[in-house]
Amino acid sequence: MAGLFEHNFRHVMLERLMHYYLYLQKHSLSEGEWISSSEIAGYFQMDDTQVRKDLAAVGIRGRPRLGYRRGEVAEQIKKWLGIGNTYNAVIVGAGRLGGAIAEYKMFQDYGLKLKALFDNDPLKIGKRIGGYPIYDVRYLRRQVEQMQIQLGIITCPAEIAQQCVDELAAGGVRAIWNFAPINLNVHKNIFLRNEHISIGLGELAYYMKRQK
Amino acid sequence: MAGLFEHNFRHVMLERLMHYYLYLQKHSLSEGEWISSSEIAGYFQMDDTQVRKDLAAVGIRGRPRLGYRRGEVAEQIKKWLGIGNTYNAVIVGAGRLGGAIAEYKMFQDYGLKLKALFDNDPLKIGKRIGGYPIYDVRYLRRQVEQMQIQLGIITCPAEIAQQCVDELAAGGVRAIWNFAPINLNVHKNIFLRNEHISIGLGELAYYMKRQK
DNA sequence: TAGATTGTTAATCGATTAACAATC
DNA sequence: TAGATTGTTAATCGATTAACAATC
Repeated sequence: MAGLFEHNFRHVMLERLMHYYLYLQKHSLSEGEWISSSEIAGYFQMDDTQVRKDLAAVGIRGRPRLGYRRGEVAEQIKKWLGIGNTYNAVIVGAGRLGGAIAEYKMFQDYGLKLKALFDNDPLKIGKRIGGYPIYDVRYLRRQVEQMQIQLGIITCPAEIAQQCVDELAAGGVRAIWNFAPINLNVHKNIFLRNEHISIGLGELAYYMKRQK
Repeated sequence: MAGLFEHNFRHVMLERLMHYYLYLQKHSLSEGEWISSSEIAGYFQMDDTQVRKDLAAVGIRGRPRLGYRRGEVAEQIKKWLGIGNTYNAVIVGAGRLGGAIAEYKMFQDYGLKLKALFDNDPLKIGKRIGGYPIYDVRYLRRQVEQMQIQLGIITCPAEIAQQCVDELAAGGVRAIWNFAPINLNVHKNIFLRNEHISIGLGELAYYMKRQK
């Protein structure tokens, strides 16, 4: 199995590592220097062997009797995930969703440097959201090339999403982060991550039905 | 393993079923009456046995030589997921993200009936977004009770998310759909679905680093 | 009929968990 | 030292895939 349903080892492990990282960020300074695998596992209601395996995979060594150094764990995960590295991004679609994403403060922490938004609405073009300029989507490809954009974030209507993605790809992006409710086709050397809200709706419908 | 990392059978299967459903919705009328498991599998680059198992689990029977009836597959998945059923929802946080969600047209199709948004900003309270009223978050619990809300959608800042969730729970919601970047605690008979954007950021960072 | 596709059992594969020696 | 926790191997579990008889 491949393609859309990548619940593979790598994907799931990255997710776990991110959660450990966020956990340590939040509960780091107040507590002591050491943290055990069972403490992390307890927080997430998971098996402690799993935590040790994940940490070992990232190259973190613990000490029997004590556990792992909090700072080292956070630092090493950060390094391994590449969270320190920066890359340029643009948002295609300056609607509410695009604006919401543009305002996310977390981006800087994860190396994402937003450069601009794009839209086809003359009323929006030339204005700013969260300090970032809104450009005409007609010049998307050229601007992507010039600004050396590596990531394109899709928040435009589904109907025009594919053609925007094609422009982004032609402009040289290496990854697409898709928030439009549509399956996009990209060349296989471009990384595509979908945030399909309708999948969430399906799951919610299912649980709503079950709950008495 | 439980809790946050539910990549269990049910969860993954629901996701697959939703994708089949969306696929059929989109490619249904133009094509013929019958569709084979290998056709669906081909589209998603997955194994055809998997498709047959999923459809069998939902109670759909195919016919050798022909395949499955398109309409029957869509109808049965819809029924099994409970997509026809309606339930009431509110959005807590009338910012850009809350507004973006309020404007999603798809909601009606999935039975989600949005009743209102809530905020603590006096400038927003009393106004409307996408036709839905914005109420004072101070009356969240009471309104949730009165309007018989079953789902609370969290789009407020992470700092106040937990207390909003507690109010929603006290008001009687049965599920929380969380878009705030924080781990929420809910009683275990309330269904919680997270859309953690920071997990996506971590994965993007990882792939950005790897790609040459 | 011949052939294509389902439905289902069996085999494989890989992830999760258990067990336990090593170690500080 | 005694005891707690890591690191790792082995066992289990379950999901995915292969095989193939049933069937229209």
